[in-house]
Amino acid sequence: MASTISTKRPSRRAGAASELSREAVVEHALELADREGLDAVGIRRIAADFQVTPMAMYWHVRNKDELLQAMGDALFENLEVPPSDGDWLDQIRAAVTAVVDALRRHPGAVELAFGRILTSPRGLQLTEQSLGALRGAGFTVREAADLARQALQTAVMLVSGRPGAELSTPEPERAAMTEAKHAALAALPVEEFPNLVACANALTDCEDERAYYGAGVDLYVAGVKELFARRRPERP
Amino acid sequence: MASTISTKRPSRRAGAASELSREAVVEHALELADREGLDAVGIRRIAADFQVTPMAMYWHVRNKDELLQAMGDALFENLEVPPSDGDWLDQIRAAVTAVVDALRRHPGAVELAFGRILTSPRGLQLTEQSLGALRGAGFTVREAADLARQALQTAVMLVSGRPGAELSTPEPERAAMTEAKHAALAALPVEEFPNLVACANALTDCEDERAYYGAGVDLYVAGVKELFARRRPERP
DNA sequence: ACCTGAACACCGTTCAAGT
DNA sequence: ACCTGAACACCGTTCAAGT
Repeated sequence: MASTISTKRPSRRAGAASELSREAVVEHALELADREGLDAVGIRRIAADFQVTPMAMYWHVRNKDELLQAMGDALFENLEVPPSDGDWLDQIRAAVTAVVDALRRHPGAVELAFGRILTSPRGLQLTEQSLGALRGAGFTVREAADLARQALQTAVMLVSGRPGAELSTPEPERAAMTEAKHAALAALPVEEFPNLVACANALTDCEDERAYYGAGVDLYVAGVKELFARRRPERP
Repeated sequence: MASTISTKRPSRRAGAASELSREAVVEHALELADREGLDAVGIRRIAADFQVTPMAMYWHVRNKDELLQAMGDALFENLEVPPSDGDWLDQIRAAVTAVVDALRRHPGAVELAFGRILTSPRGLQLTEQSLGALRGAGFTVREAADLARQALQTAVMLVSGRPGAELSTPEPERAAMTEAKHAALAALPVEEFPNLVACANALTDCEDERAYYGAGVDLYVAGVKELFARRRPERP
C-alpha cells in the first residue's frame, strides 16, 4: 500500500502482449487459442489480457467475427509457397506440406483456416499453383478442383485431428484428457475389441509428429498418384 | 382477446418438436444446426422452440456441453455398420462410406462427430472392424491406427467441407454466401489466377453429391491401396 | 417426476463522452 | 486517433419452490 513505486503495468498480465494494436491482438488471440482452446478467445478476455477496457477492442477490430477471420488469415501469412517447378506430384506434396507446416504453428485456431484459404493472398497463390499442376497432369476441372480442396482439407484435418491434440480442452487438463481417452480404450473388453485395445496407445498418442504428418501427407499423395494412374490416356 | 378458445399450444412453434424429452431435444437440436448453424443451438433457444422455460432443459440434459455431446453421439446412431467379410480394401471403403452416409444426415452438426467416434457403440464397432481389416492386410499397429483415424476424419472432412455447404451461415443467406464466394473467385485477375478462374464454379458448387462423396472416398481408398502396394512383403 | 420464478455471472456490442 | 463509462440485450447456470 505504502510503496506505490512505479509498479504501474508491471509487465501487463500473464502472457499478455506489447501495446494494443490489431496485429498484437490477433497474435495474442492465436496463442490464447493454442493454450486454452478457441472458446477462450473473446473480446472481454483479450481486453483484460491487454489491461484495457473491452470497448477499446472495437477500435482495432470491427467485432468478434472479424477477429476470428483475421486469425484465420494470419495462419496463412506464415505459409511458405513452394516453387512451382519439377514433377507435378512433387508440387502437390510440397503444397500440402506447406499448408500443414503453416497450420501447425497454431493448432488451436486451425478450424478458422477452413473458410479463409480462398481469401488470403498466399492461400490463393498456392491453390492456383496446385490447380495448375493437377490440370497440367491431365485431370479435368472438376477433378482438379475436388483434389485441390481435399488437399487443403487434409492439411486442416491432420493438424486438428492429431492424436493427443485435444484442442478444445485448456492446457492444464489436456494431458489428463488424453490419458482418459487412452484408458477408456484400453479398458474395453478384449474379446470384443481386440484391435482397439491393441491400438489404444497408437490411437491416442502420435509420439512422433514428423512421422505422423509425413504419413498423412503420403496417404493423400499416394491417392492422387493412384487415381492418376487409373485415368484413361487422353490420346493414344 | 375475446375468443380465447382452445388456442393453447396451437402446434407449438415454427418447426418445434413433440413433447419435451431428451431424445426430442437432441433431435430438434440437430435439425436446428442444419438449418441455422451450430451457433444457433442454445439452451434458451431450444427451450423457446419447445415453449418451455430454459430451466426445464436442465431436467433432460446436464448442461449445454452434454447436449452437444449427445448430438455427436446421435450422429453415430444412424451409422449402418457394414458386414465384415470380403476383401479387406472393400471393407475399408464400406466403412468410410458408412460414416459419410451417417454424417450426411446432419451436416450442420458434423464437427461434433470428431470427439465422439470412439465413445459411441457403433463408432467403436466400425473402428474395431477397420483396424482388424488393416492389420490383417499387414499394416502395423501404428499404421493401422493412423489410417483408421484418417478414414473417419476423411468422412468428417468430406461432409463439412462440401462445396456450397456453408454450414455456419443460416439457411436463408446460404445460397447468397455461396454465390458471393463464387463471384470473388471469378473476379480474380485472369492472367495471375487462370486456374482459379477456370475452376471457380467447381470449387464453390458440388453439383452432384453422389459423385462428390464417391470421388472423395475413392481418393482415400486409392491412397490406402497404393501404400499397401509399397509395403515390403513380410516374408518371401 | 417434471417444470417454473427469480437471480447471478458472464457475454458481445452500442453510443456518447473523454483526452 | 485512441480509449473509457454506462448501459443493453443476450447467454448458461443455480437454487429454491411449485405441482
